Amino acid sequence: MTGTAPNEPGSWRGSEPRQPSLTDSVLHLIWEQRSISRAEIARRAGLSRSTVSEIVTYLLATKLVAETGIGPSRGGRRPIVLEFQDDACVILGVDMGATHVSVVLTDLRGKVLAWEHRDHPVRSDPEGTGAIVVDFCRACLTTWGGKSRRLVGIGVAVPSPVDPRHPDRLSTQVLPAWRGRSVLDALRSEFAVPVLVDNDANLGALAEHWWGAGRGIDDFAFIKVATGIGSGHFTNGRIYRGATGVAGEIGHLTIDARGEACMCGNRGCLATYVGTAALTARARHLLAEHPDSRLAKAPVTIAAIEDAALADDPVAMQVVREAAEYLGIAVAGLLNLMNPAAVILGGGLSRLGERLLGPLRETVMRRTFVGSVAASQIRTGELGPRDISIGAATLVLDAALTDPSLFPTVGHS
Amino acid sequence: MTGTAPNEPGSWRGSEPRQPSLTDSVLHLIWEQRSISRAEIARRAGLSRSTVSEIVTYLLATKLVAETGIGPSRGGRRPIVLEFQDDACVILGVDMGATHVSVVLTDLRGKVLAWEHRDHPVRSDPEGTGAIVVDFCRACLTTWGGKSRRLVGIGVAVPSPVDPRHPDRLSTQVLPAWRGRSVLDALRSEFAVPVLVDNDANLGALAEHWWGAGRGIDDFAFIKVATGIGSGHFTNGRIYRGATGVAGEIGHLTIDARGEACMCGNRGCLATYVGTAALTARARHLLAEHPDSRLAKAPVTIAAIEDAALADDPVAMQVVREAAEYLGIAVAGLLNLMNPAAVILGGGLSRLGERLLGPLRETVMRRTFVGSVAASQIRTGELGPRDISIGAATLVLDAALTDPSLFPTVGHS
DNA sequence: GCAACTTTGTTCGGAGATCGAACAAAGAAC
DNA sequence: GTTCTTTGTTCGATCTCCGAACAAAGTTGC
Repeated sequence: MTGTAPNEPGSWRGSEPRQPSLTDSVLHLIWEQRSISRAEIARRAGLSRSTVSEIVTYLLATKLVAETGIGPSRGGRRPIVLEFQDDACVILGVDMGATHVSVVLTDLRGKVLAWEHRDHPVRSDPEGTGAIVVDFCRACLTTWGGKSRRLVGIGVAVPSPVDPRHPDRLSTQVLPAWRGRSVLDALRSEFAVPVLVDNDANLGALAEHWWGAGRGIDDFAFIKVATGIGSGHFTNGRIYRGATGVAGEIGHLTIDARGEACMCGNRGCLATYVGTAALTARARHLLAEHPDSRLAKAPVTIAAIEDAALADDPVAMQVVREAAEYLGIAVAGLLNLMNPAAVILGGGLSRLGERLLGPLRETVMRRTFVGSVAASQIRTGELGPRDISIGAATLVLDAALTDPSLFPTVGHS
Repeated sequence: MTGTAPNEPGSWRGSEPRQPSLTDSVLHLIWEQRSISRAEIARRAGLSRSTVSEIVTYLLATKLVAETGIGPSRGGRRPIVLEFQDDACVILGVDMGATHVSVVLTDLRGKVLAWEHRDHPVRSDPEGTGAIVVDFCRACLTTWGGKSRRLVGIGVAVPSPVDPRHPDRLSTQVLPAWRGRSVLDALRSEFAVPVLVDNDANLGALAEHWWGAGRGIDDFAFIKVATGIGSGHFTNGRIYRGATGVAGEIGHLTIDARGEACMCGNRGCLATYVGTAALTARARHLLAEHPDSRLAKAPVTIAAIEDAALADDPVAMQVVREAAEYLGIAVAGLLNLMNPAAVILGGGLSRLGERLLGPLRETVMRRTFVGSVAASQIRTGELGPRDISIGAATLVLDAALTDPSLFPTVGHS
């Protein structure tokens, strides 16, 4: 979003004491390698040792990088080891789901330092949600105990499309009660740091790309199966938002043109088969014929279905298999259309692991053009229920590593 | 593909007498504006007049740009008008369709200077196809009559996915007879110029982006409805190829999970409803009940159906309406998933214009999440049957404007 | 018609970024 | 130990691009 334009050296001069163009790539490299010498940076970045030396001198002053020792010799003088200081700063990540709020505080390596979570009717209560979010942010900072000076920024995940051109304006189609309200401004004025927003599925994809199952993969999709179904897409190593930020509505892909009507206006959408409502309804229907199932012993919630499936309950497993079949049809369409290198599943249902992936892969393999190749790359996410909030924090980290002037340590002693 | 890496000045030194980084952006600007003064370039590109002056001096030497007169005053000295020389060089564009070969010769503005076309069983006859392609290329150059020294390169469109990492290796899944054979090498050795390849639908999208209905639109899809159905996608102003170059198989998007089996292994693919074979079969079926239709008077080909529909024949129009309905389901899925700003239709069926677009828009509107907004942006292409071959030539133009050293005039007198 | 201001395009010196060569420090290899 | 490597720094040299100054050519107002 911010990104330094290549032909605008003026935007740096004055605000930054050192090199514009290469500082960020060197910082990125140190971050990636965790521990690396100047000479090694020169080799990897294709720079001269003299240039690297100059840039590193600057980075040491920002405290984001430190000399931490002497490395092994490669046949000559032993190198000074530089290490990225993961704990130099912290970032807040806010996940406003449809029915919950979570906030994490992470370091610069995505490590969770504090976590707050509560179920809350976010959709219908903007006021209350705003208060909870600010509270949780304060609570996380308190738990951590460090100086809030070292907060880089706040990332916010919202369960609605976000138009890149007006990131503060939430979709009134998905969240009518939120019209005109902004949690973002409250956060900005309370903490006086940059606040960045994006769609929750996009941020799930971002989190998996940086820390999870999407590492090193530049083109992949993240599908979040929860209350609804949404997807976030990485193309060319970056979040793909589409023309108006509403890319990724995989939940409304047609599965059966003559299927049931969906709230979106279409018929036979994936969401009508695999959403929480559809799965619980299907389970109840099946229970009529199988009253002996362990599922019958308690209210049929989506969590209960997941738990029962993990215990290999036949009814729950049938629900899951059917869901995987429908999901597979949509994933097959996704593969044919966008050709991602991987599809990563998140959301509650991904807890089921191979119980879900097995039948899913089978369906996809049967239904894709170049089936076998692509099907091996369907996996679950690795970050669990905090994936979205971690992704929100990562949004800020990404921006700051690209434009180091965002780090609060830069320019302060 | 080639693209000059920003931090590699060494790659230019020696080969090029002038500025690396900015030369191409200035050349691009002059190309876009057609006619522009040095001072105006400085303003638009955010450069100083001195820098622009230096770069223009170099560009004048390449003969790609010329001073063509004096422009109107803006309150001071009148500017010298610079114009891009569209006819400085030529480019060959080859379209190898499933059942035809066409070759165009264009200038640097996409103007067609010569055209050759013949139906041919490309899939099954690589040898013959190769000979025809080389023949057509020679014929186009002869018709044009200029010096072949001024040929920049040859773009080739193939009816199969192209892996960006191995562009010369055609998919053996789609074109088994082509295993190991390469028209590309023949072209390279015959004409001694760069030969670039891409998928036909991608190049249709490229052509529409540069010259047609996709001008100024950075995120859109081009759908080619011909023997089969394929799509090419622009994201962030560039062709999107996916992880392995097979993005855009919209023809195998599921329309009905319980539909007929398709050759790809899936059931109820769009291709089973809207391909040439499906449409002619459907027309024949309807003719049994309407023997009086004008369609019954000749063999039922796809061209005959199109012609009849253009004459408002009821049977043909019913076939078209049904096709639009199916196509609409797939397009709705495409919109939900990728959120393009426009969908552009190419291929034979696009001849029908509003007869196809009307029912298509209606279906899409009914079946999308953010329907009304997106639906207005469904149009037909503007380039007609030569779109793909023009796109192939444009692939070379694009590369050369990005890296001007590809122009043969650069470095020659 | 003329003075004052504008715009264009060129020239030239300078600032900044980056490199290469040279060097000292520190270690490896024989 | 002597010789060869590698590391990190310093110091000019080079390249790119900008800004200031200037001449040429116009416009505007009186």
